[in-house]
Amino acid sequence: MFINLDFESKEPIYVQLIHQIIEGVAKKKLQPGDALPSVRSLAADIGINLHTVNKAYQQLKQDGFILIHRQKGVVVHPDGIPKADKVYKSVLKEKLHPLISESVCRSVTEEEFLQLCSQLFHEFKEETGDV
Amino acid sequence: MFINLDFESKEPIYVQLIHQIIEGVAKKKLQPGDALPSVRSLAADIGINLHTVNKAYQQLKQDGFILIHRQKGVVVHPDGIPKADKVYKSVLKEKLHPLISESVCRSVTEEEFLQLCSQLFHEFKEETGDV
Amino acid sequence: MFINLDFESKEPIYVQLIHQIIEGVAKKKLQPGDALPSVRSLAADIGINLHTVNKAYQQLKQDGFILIHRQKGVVVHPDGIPKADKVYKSVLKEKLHPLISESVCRSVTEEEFLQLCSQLFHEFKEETGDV
Amino acid sequence: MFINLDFESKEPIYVQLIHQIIEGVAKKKLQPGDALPSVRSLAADIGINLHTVNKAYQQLKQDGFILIHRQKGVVVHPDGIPKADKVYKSVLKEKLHPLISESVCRSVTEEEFLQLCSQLFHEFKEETGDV
DNA sequence: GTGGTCTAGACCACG
DNA sequence: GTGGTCTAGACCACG
Repeated sequence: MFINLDFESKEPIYVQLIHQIIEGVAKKKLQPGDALPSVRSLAADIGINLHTVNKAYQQLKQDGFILIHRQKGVVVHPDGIPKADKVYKSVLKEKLHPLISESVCRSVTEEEFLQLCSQLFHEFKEETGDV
Repeated sequence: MFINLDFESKEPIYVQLIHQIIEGVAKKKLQPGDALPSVRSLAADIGINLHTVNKAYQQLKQDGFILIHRQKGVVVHPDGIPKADKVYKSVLKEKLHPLISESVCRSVTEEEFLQLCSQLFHEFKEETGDV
Repeated sequence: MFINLDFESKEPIYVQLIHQIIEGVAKKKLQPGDALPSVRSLAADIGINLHTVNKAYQQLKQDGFILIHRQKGVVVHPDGIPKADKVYKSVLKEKLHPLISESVCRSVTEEEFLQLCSQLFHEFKEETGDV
Repeated sequence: MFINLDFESKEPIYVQLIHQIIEGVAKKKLQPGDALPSVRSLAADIGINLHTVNKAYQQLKQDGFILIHRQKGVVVHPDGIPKADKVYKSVLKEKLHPLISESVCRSVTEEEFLQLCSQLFHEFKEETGDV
């Protein structure tokens, strides 16, 4: 796997794991239906606790990113990731709010901010070949 | 004050406080040099512990938003908020990354995302009359 | 641990703790990567409140002396302590200034003063075997 | 007066005042027998509390820097400042200890440190013409 | 009155 | 078990 964790970060490990896997999906390293390692093997691989992997997987399942079959194991959701709904967009807005608030204080212009976002979007497109 | 906390939220109270004060600065409800309530009075006002307020104030001081002045008490930094530097922008990028990553997965287009950001920027401009 | 606090001193306990740990590093009793006791166990050991230990640890982390690691717990920074930069030297100068100022008033000669410093340096070298 | 205070500093104002006056003596801007402003006038001059000036003066008197006559007012001690005794030197050593300790950690060499001290000494000599 | 420091005690998220 | 957060309450130095 391509998982890269920072054990010194304030961000909990399970959250980092979730982010990394979502990033894998965004970059199409992980496609719908693709298998993910079992809780046990991923934990062993990265050298973290079973609970931690499990917590990340449960959250990803909850959010519609993965399916956990008793037997087939863990797979990226075969139907694709659920499209953004109103709830997602409102949560997204809530998360963006403090970032934009502080940026305004620090004299980051709207143009700069949008360009930064745009740049991040393009990084995904490049990796997926969707340019 | 205009502080509005959500005690049910997972976001720690001191973090919410920080966000609210930064928002106040962004919306120019708080201007450079303006006085902020003392640790004690704000704590009493909101009905939280003074240590919690103190933690928020210490962080804001660290980040250059406020000064804790021997005589004047706590004030919004009279020289204005430090402009975004490389460190800030790189942290900002790190925070935006997972948001954009998940948005890509959920088929939020770049245009939609930028528009959402733009809309948030305009909310600040409207409130400050900087339109 | 080798921590030795003076509860009668005007110096806050958390500051004393910081000094003691830095001294431990200077004397190489604590080496990069070495584990430090947890907040709780150190507090219990010394017989002080865990918040006091925590305050010291947070400061030491801030200053690059220690890492608070998700898995390993608290350790002396494995990459070694950050070398003195301009900021450190200017702060050091500010701290030395009043000491030298008063010494000048009290007719301590430059030679005496330097010798005193030199002696203190040698105490560290002796303990570390770096003579 | 040449007093220069930093109200944002963590250093209490009365301590800053003490340092400034001692510095004045070290630089011979203030000579034995010279008059100092009254508590009241100095406080008014700098714009600080009477108590604060008084506290600084009491400490300076205690340390042998000044005399406080009921009628003649405040003067730099006419007999000159008491020479450093064992107590002073031991306190000085205690204050230098953590500075050197941290410097050792941060790879400041003995030579660099001594040179910094030397430089500070020379700043006093230059100002007094004692070069 | 104000911030700084310290304590005792509690709950929770994380691993 | 560990650090993070929060509370209630207390004393002190400072101004």
